[in-house]
Amino acid sequence: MSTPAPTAPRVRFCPAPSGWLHVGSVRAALYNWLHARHHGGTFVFRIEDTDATRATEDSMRSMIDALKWIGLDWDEGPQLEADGSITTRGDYGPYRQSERRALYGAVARRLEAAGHTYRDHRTSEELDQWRAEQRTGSGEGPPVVKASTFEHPAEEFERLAAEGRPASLRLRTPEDGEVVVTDLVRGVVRFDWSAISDPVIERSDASATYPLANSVDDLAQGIDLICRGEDLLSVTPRQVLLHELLLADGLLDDALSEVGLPARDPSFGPVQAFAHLPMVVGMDRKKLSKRHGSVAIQEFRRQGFLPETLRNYLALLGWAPADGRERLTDEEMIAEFDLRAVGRSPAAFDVDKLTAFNGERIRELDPGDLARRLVPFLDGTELEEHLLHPPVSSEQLATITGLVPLIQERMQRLDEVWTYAPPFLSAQVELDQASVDKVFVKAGAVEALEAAHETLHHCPWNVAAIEEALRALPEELGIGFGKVAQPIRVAVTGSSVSPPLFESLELLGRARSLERIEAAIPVARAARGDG
RNA sequence: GCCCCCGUCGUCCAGCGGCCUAGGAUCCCACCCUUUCAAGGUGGUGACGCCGGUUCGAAUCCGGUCGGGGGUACCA
Repeated sequence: MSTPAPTAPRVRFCPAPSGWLHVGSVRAALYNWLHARHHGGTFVFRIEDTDATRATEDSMRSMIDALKWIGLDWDEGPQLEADGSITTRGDYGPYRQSERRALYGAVARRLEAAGHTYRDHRTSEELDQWRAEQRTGSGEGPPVVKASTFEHPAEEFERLAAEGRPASLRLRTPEDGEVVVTDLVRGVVRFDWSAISDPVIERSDASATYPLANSVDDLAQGIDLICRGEDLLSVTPRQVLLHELLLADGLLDDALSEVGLPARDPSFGPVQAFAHLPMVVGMDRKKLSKRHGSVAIQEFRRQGFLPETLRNYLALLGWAPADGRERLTDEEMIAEFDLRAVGRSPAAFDVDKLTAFNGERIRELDPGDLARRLVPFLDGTELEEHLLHPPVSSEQLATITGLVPLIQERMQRLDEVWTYAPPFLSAQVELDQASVDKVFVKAGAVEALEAAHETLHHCPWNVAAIEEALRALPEELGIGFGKVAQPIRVAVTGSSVSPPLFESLELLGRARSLERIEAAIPVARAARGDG
């Protein structure tokens, strides 16, 4: 990566490490990446594992691996090395929130000392009950937490504290007035403070919550454009407030130096802009979830979708270049991407369209490249079921390479190699019963197999010669070519659906072809009923 | 309930007051090609949620209405 220009944007992608990278998150990551690359900026990858109990090392590794697979390279953040170890790149780390707890604490203490917060001794049960009352109407109004009504009176506070009851820390938000959020995709959005609750910024166990940790890190790491899903739009006002507080009087800078974390670069300013992306929804218009099928990027990988297809398709979920083209290379997307051109309405994830895109991209692949990409789907790397064992022999690779021209234009996903490859990679064919019942019972099937066995015995073994030999058969037998080709197809590939016949025979080799045709003759007789 | 967002073919996008009898992609259908399946080619079905207003003229601007979504956590 070249050195970023002074005005180059710093953007970030900061998922919670669940282990599964949701396609909606990937879309957000992609837009950040495109924006960074378009402007020659910096793309930061941060892991938001404030809830450290749920964030295992494995889930983190899985996230990093998935992001790497999808092809979005990041400039700062954790890196997964070839040997499996996790290292870090970037000057403003750590990039895992679990390693920045001291910072959040230092910030919280300063916020508290400055009077921007108050303690809440209520238990979650009490809060739930209060909210339920507010909602059902027996309370005073909507369930909005404000210091004016929520802060414990001095006496009560002392009593609860004396009881040793733990307390969370809430941020005071203005009682009224308006906050204006300027958003690159939504324009100006106005909120009334009176409808916004005072958020808990520190749990009663003193750990930081998302609003605090996220705001602190965005500023500490010089993020100047926050681009994320629309589900976080309503949470923006309190973040804007926190940003102001953090920057005022060098509060954040002091905290940073207190805990010995890297100081903010002099060029780091406030967050300049927000961009809230429309949701990615299912075909039923509901937030995309497991109910809709695959949602984890890792699953798409296993199904044989190409990372470049996903990048292209996901980019189109809410955005299109000025001329409306759909098939785009990374270079084209980077050159033309513009957050201001992002649409505002939710986009439904359409697997059919993704699949069509994927088929097209597979067809564009260099055959050798496709062969290499197919190997992990056959040797147990991507799929549990496998035909080959890890050190794939050069002979096996040659077969796969020979197979590619026969199957490339009929695949939409890499895992479909399973519908074509087995007959070519195994010694035996398994005859598909439905195909046998459909094809072998037809008049002339046995004769066609016998004649084919005879003629293929002598002809030179190349596509042209094989075709010439077999093309002579229909006239000889007095039937159509289809009646000749289908039985042979079933005999050698096991199925009535296969790659082109002559090419298949050539790839299979004379010995295996003759062997399979010969073995099929009795089966055909039996199917016909004169076994 | 309250707050916020959104509303063009089934789906993704184009459309920024006249070029729109609304265009492309995907899906679906038909035909062509064809040794199966594909691929490819050609053609077709299919949408401006609704009501008012502004205007000579509205998918495009405004208001309302209806519908959908998100949030309303000591999750992120």
